[in-house]
Amino acid sequence: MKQSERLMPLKGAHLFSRAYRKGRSFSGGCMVLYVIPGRNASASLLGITVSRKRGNAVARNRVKRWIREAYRGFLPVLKKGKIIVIVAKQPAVTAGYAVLRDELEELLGKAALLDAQP
RNA sequence: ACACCGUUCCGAACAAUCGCGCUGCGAAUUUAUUCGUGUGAGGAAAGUCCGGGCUCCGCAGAGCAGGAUAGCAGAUAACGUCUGCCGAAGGCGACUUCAGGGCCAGUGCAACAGAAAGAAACCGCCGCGUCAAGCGGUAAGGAUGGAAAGGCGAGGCAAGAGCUCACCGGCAUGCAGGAGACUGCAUGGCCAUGUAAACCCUAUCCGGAGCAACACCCAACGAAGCAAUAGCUUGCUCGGCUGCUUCAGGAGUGGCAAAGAUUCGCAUGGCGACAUGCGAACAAGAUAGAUGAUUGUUGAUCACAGAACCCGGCUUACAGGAACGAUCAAAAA
RNA sequence: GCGGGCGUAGUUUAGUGGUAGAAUAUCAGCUUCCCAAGCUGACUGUGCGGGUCCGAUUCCCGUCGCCCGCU
Repeated sequence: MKQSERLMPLKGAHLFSRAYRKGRSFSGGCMVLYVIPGRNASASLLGITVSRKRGNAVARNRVKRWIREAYRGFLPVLKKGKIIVIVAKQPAVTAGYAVLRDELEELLGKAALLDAQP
């Protein structure tokens, strides 16, 4: 598998805070999307934030898995070289996978991160 | 049967496709990755309430202070845990619950009410006196209170009172039983309340910090302040140690993942917790943090909930289900 | 993950085991031509669940929530 098709996690608190400060944001009902240009042009990095106020450890992990799974589905058509941070909002805990996937598609479209189908 | 009590266990299952963490083995090559195979959260992983292992500071040596525990005996690495027994309370019962040592070592507190709260005369009763007042005796009765001078009955007395006696309760002494808590019996003077989850006393235990501990490697090898009248070592004192503190810089590896107070089975010892012996089994080890998506079938719309150095407990949360043992009542015998 | 601290009126806070107090806010009245200020009065309570005690904000235990520090 090529590097561009793997899910690259975002590391480092400074990158998160830069995304919050300088990134362009797109908000939906269940999540908020932040985007800034990244250093690595061959892949995009994904960071997911779920606050402790959203629920216990099990609920937070479930939301992160749903978002990661939905993001993985869009990897082949995603633009490279971006840093993307997704912050989950309270409705995401009870929304379910299908709702989150549809909303992620809408937000990625708004942010112009989707390439045309090859 | 229903119900109730105790102990133990499970806590959605299976298959297919795509995807994720780790790693033993095999293969491939671009020597770092890929492919195949294997494996991948809990009974509470939680709260962090106790106890240990482990690590460092140090040599914790002495005294004081402080903290914890509290029937007895045992189990254990240790414990505030567990087991058995004793006592008290609850239940028809199986059984359950209990911080369950000491206020005749001392000190304190007991608001309001009440005459009086650790020692007592307001009303009443009796005697003297008498127009009345007053003086003395008295805790049986009234009233207050959570608690009122051991309880209750009889004798006794001017009226009364453990003043005397029977029974019950409590205390002390003696004897007997028991490993002990304690139990039983006898005798004694009749015995001044409650509160130690108030201070305290008695007995036992406790050096401090915690894997963000700590070790190694790379980079840096700086700046400022204090400096024996200082700093560290536990709160203090003695004693001990020798630089100390702050700022800047701060990447990675180990610790840390398969093996130990482990789990299961059998045997022996013990009422039991548990111990000993033999045999077998055991790869979660992440580091922004791995278990998800889709489809099908079955019960059913699926509880509480996610490892972060590791164990033993406790406590709290929890849809529902299973096994074994025991109890009461009815019926039958 | 580890170590500490705190929960009292709507808000900010007092409170040796004995009726829980103050400021402010809110409401009503007085004052004023009206408003503000001032004066008077009312209203509102110990995070939750047990235990000890005659009696608990206080003492003890367990929970829930919030805050702080340590790479």
